[in-house]
Amino acid sequence: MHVTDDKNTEFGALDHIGWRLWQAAQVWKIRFTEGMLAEGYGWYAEARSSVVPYIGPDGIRQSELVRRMGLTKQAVQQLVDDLVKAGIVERIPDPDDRRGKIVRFTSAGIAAQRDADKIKVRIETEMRETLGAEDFDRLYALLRRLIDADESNPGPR
Amino acid sequence: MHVTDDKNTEFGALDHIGWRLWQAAQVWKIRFTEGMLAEGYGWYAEARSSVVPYIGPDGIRQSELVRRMGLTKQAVQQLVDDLVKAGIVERIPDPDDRRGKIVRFTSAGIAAQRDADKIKVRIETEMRETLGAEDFDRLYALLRRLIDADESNPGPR
DNA sequence: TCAATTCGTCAGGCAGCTTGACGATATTTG
DNA sequence: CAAATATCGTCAAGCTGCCTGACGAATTGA
Repeated sequence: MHVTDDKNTEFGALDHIGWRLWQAAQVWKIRFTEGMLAEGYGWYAEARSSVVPYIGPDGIRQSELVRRMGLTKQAVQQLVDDLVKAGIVERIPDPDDRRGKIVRFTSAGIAAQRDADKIKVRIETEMRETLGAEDFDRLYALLRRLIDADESNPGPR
Repeated sequence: MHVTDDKNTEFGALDHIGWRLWQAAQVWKIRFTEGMLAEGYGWYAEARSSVVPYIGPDGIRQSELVRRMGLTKQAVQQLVDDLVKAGIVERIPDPDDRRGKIVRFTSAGIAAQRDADKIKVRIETEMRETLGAEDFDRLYALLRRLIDADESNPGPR
């Protein structure tokens, strides 16, 4: 599928830039999940973990989560419900808007987040060794350019 | 999260190699889906489309699909069922093994595949223009290296 | 030859989203 | 200021995409 390939006419070839991007993303994801599992964070393999990266140190309004994650408010509701049950986050009233709730980490959640960050750094270090520092930085920058060049991306729902 | 960043200590930072890989893969996927939609292949947005890339011009054994896709045979069964209903593929008996079925494209499926390939080439061309030919080839090669360096990846179920 | 394995199929279940409807609060408008 | 409208979170129900379990038919191995 690669336009510079000889086999450009090959039927439904399973190698092209999209496939490689997807596979590389999978490699990262699998390693991260394994890492979290090894640290005893089994829940991180499940859907509710998708909320976690969006919660900063000061917490986040639930409606803001909805906007950034691109899910319905009901889906976010359920994900946050699960995290609350698991003791990772808690909902507190928004002092500025009595309709709203702020979702923020519990102390257990903060600990999990720190461990997650360590694993991310470890994976990045491994990949940096695999490619060499120079090539890793190239890859990192090229991905950014590809993402930024996309018009449809930057606007959350 | 990028280990060379100044803000390496930032809490749960939402930018690291895994995030960029995922985002870039998303950019590709969204463009491809939009492209197929514009060509009238709405069904390609659904799960059953995940089977399609694995079906070559000669068809493929259903059990082989199971191995390569990493899903259960029941899941593959359902996906193929949907494609059969949609008239994209058909199941014919495997002449070499009377237990088996070969999944192959109908003429409608072949047409869809050709159109899909055109869109893939178009997206790749766009990305090549975005990055410049040289950098695109670098990215393409770097992704390959990252994927191949992964041990857990190459073995299908 | 007959036990174990593989292949496709039918049935049922669960997770992760969806749409719909609703009370409580905020915001906009006449 | 009052009333209409929009937003926020919640409850309920449904759909899709995968899963596990069980089975008959065909193949393979001892």
